[in-house]
Amino acid sequence: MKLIPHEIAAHLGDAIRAAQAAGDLPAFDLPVIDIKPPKHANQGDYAASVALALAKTAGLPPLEIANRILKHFTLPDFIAAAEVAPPGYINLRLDEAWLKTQVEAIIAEGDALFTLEMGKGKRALVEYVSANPTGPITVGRTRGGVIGDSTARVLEAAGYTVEREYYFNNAGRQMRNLGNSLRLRYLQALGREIELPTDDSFYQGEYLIEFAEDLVKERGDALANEDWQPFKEYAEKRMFDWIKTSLARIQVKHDVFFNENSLYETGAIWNVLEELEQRGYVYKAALPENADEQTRAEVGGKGEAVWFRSTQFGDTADRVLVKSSGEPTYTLPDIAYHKNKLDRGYDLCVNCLGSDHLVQAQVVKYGVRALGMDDSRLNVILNQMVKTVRDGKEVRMSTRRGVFDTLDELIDQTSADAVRYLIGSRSPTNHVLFDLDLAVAQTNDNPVYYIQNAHVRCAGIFREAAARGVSDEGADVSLLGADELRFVRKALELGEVIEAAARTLEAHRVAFYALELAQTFHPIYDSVRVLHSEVPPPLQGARLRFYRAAQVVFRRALTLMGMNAPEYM
RNA sequence: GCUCCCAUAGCUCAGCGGAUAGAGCGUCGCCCUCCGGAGGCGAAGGCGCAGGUUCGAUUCCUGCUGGGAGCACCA
Repeated sequence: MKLIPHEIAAHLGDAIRAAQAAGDLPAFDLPVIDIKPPKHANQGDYAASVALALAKTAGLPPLEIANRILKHFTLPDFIAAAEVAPPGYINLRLDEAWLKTQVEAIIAEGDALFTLEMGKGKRALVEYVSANPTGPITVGRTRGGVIGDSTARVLEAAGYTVEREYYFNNAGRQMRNLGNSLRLRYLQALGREIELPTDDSFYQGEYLIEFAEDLVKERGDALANEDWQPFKEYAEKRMFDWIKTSLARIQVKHDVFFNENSLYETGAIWNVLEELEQRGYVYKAALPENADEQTRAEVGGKGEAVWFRSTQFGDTADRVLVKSSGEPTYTLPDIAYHKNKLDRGYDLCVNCLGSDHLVQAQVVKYGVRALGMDDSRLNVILNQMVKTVRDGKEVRMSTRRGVFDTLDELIDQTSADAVRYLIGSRSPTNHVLFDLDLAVAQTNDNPVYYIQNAHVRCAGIFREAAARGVSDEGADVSLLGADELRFVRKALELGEVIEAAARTLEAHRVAFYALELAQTFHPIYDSVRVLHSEVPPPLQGARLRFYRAAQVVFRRALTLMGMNAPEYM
């Protein structure tokens, strides 16, 4: 289906060139012509402010420019009228006969409605969640998952071939601590008196008690004399199963689980280090070479480390790549990982991170640039924190201390769809205040019901129509009225929303569109009856056809948000 | 102290340099009860402050105020 604003912009561009050729407008380069729905319905369906923008370059009043453009504007078949409005807008009205044909077009596209050309033949990689398997998915992590998955869905709709990736680290101290913690719980489960550490090295989460009991059931006391390693392996497996299961509940999935360790095994990190060294971005020293006295004092002397000269790219400080112990920091494999991503040839890479990873994300970009690669293909969506509030008070989250709000808990108290919508409809740059009390209360504070109910209402009509033997087969959509067309106009905006969401990587736009679509729908549902006794059969068929199209649009919008399109509620 | 994010209606939030700044909830009033009332219609109510750029600023820039996050040889 066509993206109406693009089509209009092309036609207006032609008109401007024609006006220039005829001498009605002076010569100038064609500007970007922005077409958007006006704020008020009586101003038409789409509006162009191009004449206002051209006033200076053309040296004419905007109103005059608009008139001269329209003089050379031939109406395409889908436009019924174009008129000039002060102070210089060009307002366009869609053709009603054409709009009616779009009902059939929408039904024909079905679940692929508004799959765009913009990403055709392009590959995108979206990375999200990427939590190490040390604990269940928290509400905070959920946000990146929702943003990442929604972004992936939007990019798919925009025509991209999308891969979803999860980057994880199953080595390192935290995993060893996890293994040790499980080992202690295991010994407890065997009935031994165990003194539990009180410091951060011990994971207090109750799930480890459960894991330990299961382990006793499976293996008895066979592991009683083992060190942390088998426990770490067991905990990791259980944790990943749990994480995947939790995410699957809100329809968040991954295609690839990328193990950081593979970058060590293939030697990729050392190749990167060597490359950086050859390019002169690396030095060995006890202290960063270009830091002020205060920083140098803070860093202290722990022996010779390998530094990345990231200040050359505008960083506030150079970063350690290899510790004085000879062990790489997280930064080195992270740079290697993103080099790996770019080497895989994606046209677009998107990384969804919490805002606490801002500095790290920047350093990675500097690293990629230092390798001589184009970092513009790396896009980072930083999301602000989710603050969970209960009883009007903030609930603190800390995986290691065992105090946390898990995604599971949140879903159990609300619903998967509510979690998807409430988190997915927020702009990532804003904090989310997730009120657990409000989410528990199933009132219509929650727009998810309002949107899904539109789909349910459509489904309800078809159930009733089937029972009464009414069909939309061979319906004459030309019988549809102004109310129905108001909805069709709104439905056709979906393509523009997908385009904008994909271009700006702002998937939450879909959520607001879906709400607007529902707001357009419900009043129409109220007045446009199908099976009412006073509705003549031909009109019944046409209206039924209309609701079939409406259902397609709602299902498409809901699916784009990773939500269910229920038949009943 | 430095870096980044945010500030829009009583509350939670949209708003891609353009016309009269939107929605949900809450409040107040009204309607509908033969396809599911988690419904429909209407009202009151707002761009933190001060400059600047622009024909035009909620949007871009600077400063201020007030929130939040990050500033490891952790990951």
